[in-house]
Order: sequence, then structure tokens, then C-alpha cells
Amino acid sequence: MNQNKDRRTAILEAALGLIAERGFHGTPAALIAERAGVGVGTIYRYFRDKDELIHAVFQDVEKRQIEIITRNYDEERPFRERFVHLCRNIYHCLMEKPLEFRFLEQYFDSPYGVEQRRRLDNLSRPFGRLFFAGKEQQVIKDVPDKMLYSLVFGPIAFSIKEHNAGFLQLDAERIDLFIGALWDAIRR
Amino acid sequence: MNQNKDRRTAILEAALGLIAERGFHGTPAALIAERAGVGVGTIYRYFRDKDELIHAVFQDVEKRQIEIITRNYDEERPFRERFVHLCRNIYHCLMEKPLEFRFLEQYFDSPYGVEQRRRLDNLSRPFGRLFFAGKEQQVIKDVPDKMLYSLVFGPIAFSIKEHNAGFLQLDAERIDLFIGALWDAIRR
DNA sequence: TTCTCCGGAATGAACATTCCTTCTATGGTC
DNA sequence: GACCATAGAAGGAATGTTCATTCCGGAGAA
Repeated sequence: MNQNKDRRTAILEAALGLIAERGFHGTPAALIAERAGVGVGTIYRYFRDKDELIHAVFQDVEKRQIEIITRNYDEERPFRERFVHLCRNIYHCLMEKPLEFRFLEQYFDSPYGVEQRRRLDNLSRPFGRLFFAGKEQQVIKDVPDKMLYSLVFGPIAFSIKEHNAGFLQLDAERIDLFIGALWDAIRR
Repeated sequence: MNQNKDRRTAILEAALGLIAERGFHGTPAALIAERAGVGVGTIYRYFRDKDELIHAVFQDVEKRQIEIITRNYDEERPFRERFVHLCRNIYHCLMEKPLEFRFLEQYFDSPYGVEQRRRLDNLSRPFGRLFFAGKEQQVIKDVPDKMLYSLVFGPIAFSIKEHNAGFLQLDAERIDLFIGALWDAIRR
């Protein structure tokens, strides 16, 4: 029973790492099994097929990330502070876990991305509340939420890609500078 | 000779469309050949292999896009005006050609994306000059170029994805609203 | 012994790529 | 103008490879 959990986890982690490094199509089941220290057949004891495995990896990653993003988040603080807090957490968790970031990147631009809607819904819930109140109190631009998301998530994702590719060095100071610019984009 | 060009073009267009619709891995060579009205073997008369074909499609798309983005662009106009002009053109060409947008999207988040560097270098040249002068004259934030690119291209790409997915209706008015927010993000 | 869970060889499907046959266009000959 | 020879292009069946997935013999627990 505990053994079950370990094997399942090992498979999930192996899949995450390999897919991040080599893409969906560069990671045959045999390779996942090898890295997980498990027989090929075993994968199919825990997951119906490769698709189910990949969705499971996604859900796993998503769960962890949401947990980190809303850590220490206090809905009572002022808008700008809350905004900065959420953004910092996002940077933190995406940059600490480059594998997870690369996995998500691949996941969303692929047939699996049908689930994208879900992810945004889940990940952006705290932002949604922030935006709603901010618009009401005329602190944030009165434009559709999706536009605000684009203004925030777009640059964050883009800059982390540049960072991971080695084109842009992101340290705490620069991240804060950047978050300041994001705030300028959405504030009234 | 003319016939050659037609066949090559037909193959490129078929590949572009199919890859945009079904992804790299949903488009076997046989399918490309079929849509192009050509025998499978013929593809290999024009392109060494599938990779070369895909890179060729990319270069083709890139060339067209750069042409559109810098259309009617006047380096003598004021910063904000030039910025708005370039952004509008980007929206224009990416939204007019959803197939090309979807192709590019796939291309960059894939092993082929090694070429990403080139694309940014090419596509962003007019922006690079704009940013340089803007920083010098203290109109634009004095942060690394890559940060400015992230602040501009990130949201544009993100919002077009949302648009194509049907979550965000982008008309001319909203696009201008959006570009205004982008300007807020990068201006001093 | 029996019941579960594993491993990994075996299977079959999907493809990229090759290779040989068939077609087409060109131009030389009568 | 009719005919044919030849080279280069096109087509698509055949090949070989790379997987996902299955299946069955075996190890270990109960």
C-alpha cells in the first residue's frame, strides 16, 4: 500500500522530469519506466494509458503550485501589496521548479491544453477576487478580467522562459522591478 | 520551373495548415502529401526530411510577418505613436492569420524552438531601436530590453491565445485599450 | 497453495523515409 | 509534323524503426 504510493510517485516524477527535458514525443514509456526504476508494464497498472499519466502529472503539479502561490496570502492587505505578494509567489514557485514550469509550458501548447481553461480557473482564483475588488474601488483598470490576466500572466511566463533560456537574469530585485511594471499596466 | 514553385508552395501551405490544426505529431507526411495533392515521395524531393520542411514553413511565415509588422512604419514619429503602430500591426497580422499564429505557437514550444532566439532577434528589431532611443530620452523605463520585450510580447501572445480560444473578444477598440496598458507598463 | 503485483519480452500500429516504376517534357531525327 | 529517345520529376508501395500497449510467467506475501 505504501509501496503502491511510492511506485506511483516515482512514475509521476520520472514522467515530469523526462517530459520537461525532452518533450512528450521524446519520452517513450520505456524511458519513464527505466528512470522510475520500474518495469514498463507497471506503468499500466497505475495509469490506463500515457494520456492518463500525463494528465495525472499535470494535476499533481497544479496542486502543488496553487498551494505555493497562495501561501501566506492575506486578503486583508491593500491591493498593491496583495498583488505583489501573489506575483512574487508565482515567480518563486515557477523558478524554483524549472522542471514543472517546462512541463506546464509543453502541456498547454498541445492537444492536452484543452484543460487550459481549468488551469486558469484554478490558478487565477485569488487574482480574480483581487481584480474584482480593485475594479470596484477604481484602483484597477476597468477592463475584462481576461485582459488583466493577459497583462499579468503573459509577461511573467514570457520572462521566465527568457530566464530559463539564459537570456535574462532574474534576481529578487529585478523581479520586483518587473512586478512594478505589471502593476503599472493594470492600475488605473 | 513554375510547376516546381507551385508544388513546393502547396507542400508548405498544406504543412502549415495541418500543423496548426493538429500539431506536429498529428500530421504524418502522408497527410501533408494528400492535402498538397502530391505524392508522399515528392515531399522528399523538395525537403531533405520533415524537420527541414518544418523549418522552411517557419521561415516562410516569419518572412511574411516581418513584412506586415513594419508596414507603414515611420521611425520619425513620436515614441508612443510608433509603439502603438507596431503593436497594432502585430495584432493585425497574428489575428488575420490564425493558422500562422497557431503554427508559431507550436514551433516555439518544441524542440524546434532552439530557433526562438533568431525569431526574437528578427521580429523585435524595430522594437529594439524604439526601446533604445526611448530609454535614452527617459521616456521608457530603464530596464533590460528583454524585460521590455516580455512586457510587450507576453501579453500580446497571451491575449491572442485567449481570443482564439474564444475567451476574450478582441476588436479594434479593445486592442487599443490593451496597447494603452502595455504602454503604461513600459513607460517611465 | 493461492492471490497479487511485477517485469519485460512480444505484438501490432503508426510513421518517416527509400526506391523503383511510371509519367512528362524536351529536343533531336526523319 | 510525326516519332522516338532521354533525362528529370512524381508517385506510392515497400521497408525498417520506433513506440504504446498487452500478456504471461514468476516472485513474494498471506
